[in-house]
Amino acid sequence: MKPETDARTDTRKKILDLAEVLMLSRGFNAFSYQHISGELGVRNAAIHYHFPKKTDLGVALIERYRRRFARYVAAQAELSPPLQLERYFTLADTYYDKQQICPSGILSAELHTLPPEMRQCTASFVEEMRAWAIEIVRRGQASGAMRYVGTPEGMGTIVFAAMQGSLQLARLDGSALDEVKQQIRLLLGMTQA
Amino acid sequence: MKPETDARTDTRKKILDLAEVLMLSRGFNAFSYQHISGELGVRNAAIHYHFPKKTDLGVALIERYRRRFARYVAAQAELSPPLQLERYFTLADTYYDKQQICPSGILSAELHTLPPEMRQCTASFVEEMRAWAIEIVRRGQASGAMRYVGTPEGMGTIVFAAMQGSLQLARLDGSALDEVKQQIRLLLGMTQA
DNA sequence: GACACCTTACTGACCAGTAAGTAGAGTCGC
DNA sequence: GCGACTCTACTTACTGGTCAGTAAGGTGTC
Repeated sequence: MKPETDARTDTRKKILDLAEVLMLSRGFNAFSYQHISGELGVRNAAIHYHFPKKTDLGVALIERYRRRFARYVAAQAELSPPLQLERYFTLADTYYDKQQICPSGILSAELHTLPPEMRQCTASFVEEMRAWAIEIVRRGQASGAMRYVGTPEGMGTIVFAAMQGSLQLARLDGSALDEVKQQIRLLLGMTQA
Repeated sequence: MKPETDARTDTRKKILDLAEVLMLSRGFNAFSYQHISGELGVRNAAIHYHFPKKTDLGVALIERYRRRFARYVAAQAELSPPLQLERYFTLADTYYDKQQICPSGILSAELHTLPPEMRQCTASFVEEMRAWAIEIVRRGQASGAMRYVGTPEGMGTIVFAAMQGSLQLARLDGSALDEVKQQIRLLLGMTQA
């Protein structure tokens, strides 16, 4: 065992986990180090030890998201495009159940108030997610499992944008998310309407 | 002339106008009375005179939006559905040019940090916008100018969600908005692809 | 004794909100 | 046609709370 490494990793990870929940439900600007330290049973300065500036915490949060997302994409690379899309839908349901929105949604909404370092990696993160959505519908079209008008770029982008938007709308009207998911299936020719 | 009424209306309106710009670019939580009073050349307490609590300002902002939206809808009720949709696209372009996002986007993203009174009228506002999007595609389908799979509810909701999402994404990648607009036209059968 | 991982104790900035006072313009009695 | 009153639309001056961030010290482990 490596207790000191474990302790470091442990507290650091707990901070990130709590910050993530807070960011996805309240936004980056609307949570403070107090929210985290209070929940964690440590002092405010303990958070500053691991993440000197709040910007550092924000960047770490996004970078962790990017790594997680890359693993997520790689892990189900061999799945069929329609199945990948359904997994994406399930992920959105998970956010909805926790009354959260997706990271790209909150980050792009708050963009103008974020420190430059965070804007930078947000841009990379969002670009990766959009590229992934495009790739799904491109492969879906190539395999014949999906049929739609327009380009994979157009269709992938609208799927991504609609999912981000509907997750936000679902906070006000729970039916929005299901409605959009079903409509996407129809637009991709994945069901017999 | 009624000078006293003019003065009242004038400052009050200027406050609302500035608050609107600030909310659509930074979010409701990320602007302060200082931002407004500084720009306006008055003291902080002057804003509090017109809007005692920030919540009052927020509610007034949303209610004004609802009235404006109702007029907007009424004013172009006789236009053809495809033309109404194009007007909607133009409106989105206006937001994009100003580096803003749509009110429903910022309000639903920040929802959990908003005072209850604001959540209430946000819900009404978003419901009205969504209903309007549904109505456009419903009438478009009925007139034969739009053809699509699924229900008007599904299609209207996805159009609304996708526009909201793409306006946010467009802050990071300017092509997202145009891509989504074009894809919506295709999905509604409004162009010959 | 060096280092990781905290603590206590603090600073200065900003925030919404309030209380009390004031300038000016309109109104009314006379 | 002039003083007294009133109301609107502010001002100055302040409070208490929250915020990110820092400095210096302590404690346990290798």
